Amino acid sequence: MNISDAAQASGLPPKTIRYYEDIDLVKPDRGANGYRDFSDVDVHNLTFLARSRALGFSIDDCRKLLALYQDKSRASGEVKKVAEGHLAEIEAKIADLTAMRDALAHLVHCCHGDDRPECPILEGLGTRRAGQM
Amino acid sequence: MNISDAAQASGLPPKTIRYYEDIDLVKPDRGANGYRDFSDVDVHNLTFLARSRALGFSIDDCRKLLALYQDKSRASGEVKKVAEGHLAEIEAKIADLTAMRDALAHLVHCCHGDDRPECPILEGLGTRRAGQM
DNA sequence: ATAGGGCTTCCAGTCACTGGAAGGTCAAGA
DNA sequence: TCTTGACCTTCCAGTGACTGGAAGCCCTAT
Repeated sequence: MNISDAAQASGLPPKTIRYYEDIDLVKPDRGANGYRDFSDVDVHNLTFLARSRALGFSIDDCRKLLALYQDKSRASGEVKKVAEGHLAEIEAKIADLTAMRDALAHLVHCCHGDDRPECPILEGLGTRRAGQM
Repeated sequence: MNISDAAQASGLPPKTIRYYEDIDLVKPDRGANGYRDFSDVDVHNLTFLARSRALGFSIDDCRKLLALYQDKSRASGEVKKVAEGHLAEIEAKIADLTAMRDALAHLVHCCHGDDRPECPILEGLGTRRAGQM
């Protein structure tokens, strides 16, 4: 299977697949013409990677997860540890963004947004307060 | 004022302040010895930048906001437009992360996480389903 | 005089791609 | 058979917003 078919099947762009080969996440065969030749297993692994990335796992985590995926004698506790760590990061990011959103929404709410120069948003940015930041 | 004092006062690391000068966000004077010499206005602008960044505005947005901040005849509508655009981005990011969290939390919840190899997390990543992704 | 800390510049690295250039390969149609 | 256009290849550079580190100048205190 050529790269564009593998891309189609996995949902990853060809560029990304080449990059993943570059960093040794996948190792497709090569045809006599030098073209990459993806097996079903390769495509399956790419799909696994696509989904892991879609859940926000770092490439490093993906590497670990893929190794665990291929190790039929893994301990599921290992997997859960990686996933829980990532889950905590996501929760933290959501908390950060929510605080940002609240502060910003407050500023936006206070600004009438017309042709006059008075602007609580700029005042808030220039003089503290307006939430905790 | 030397750079480390400006850093102290603004809350930005010296490296970041140099970077901001590099990309023309601030233009501190120079002393005879070549050292940067930050005026109160410079420090004030750096503080403005630190707060804008803390609210997640991109450097590009910060540049616009800083220009509006310095333009005493701006229309507050301009500012509000930038802020609302950014607010929408934050909301979108929160929505993405929340969907990720829910899908991942579901997988984590299903995994007993012990020494056995059976792992719903890996199965979920390998075979679709498990939320929508 | 020297030791230390702070200042300067410049280069490289981060993360995970992404765009683009230059060139080889393949299948279909004239 | 030739050509066209869509593939494929590699390699290099750029993204955003810093950050680390090296090499070297400057200032103050002892």
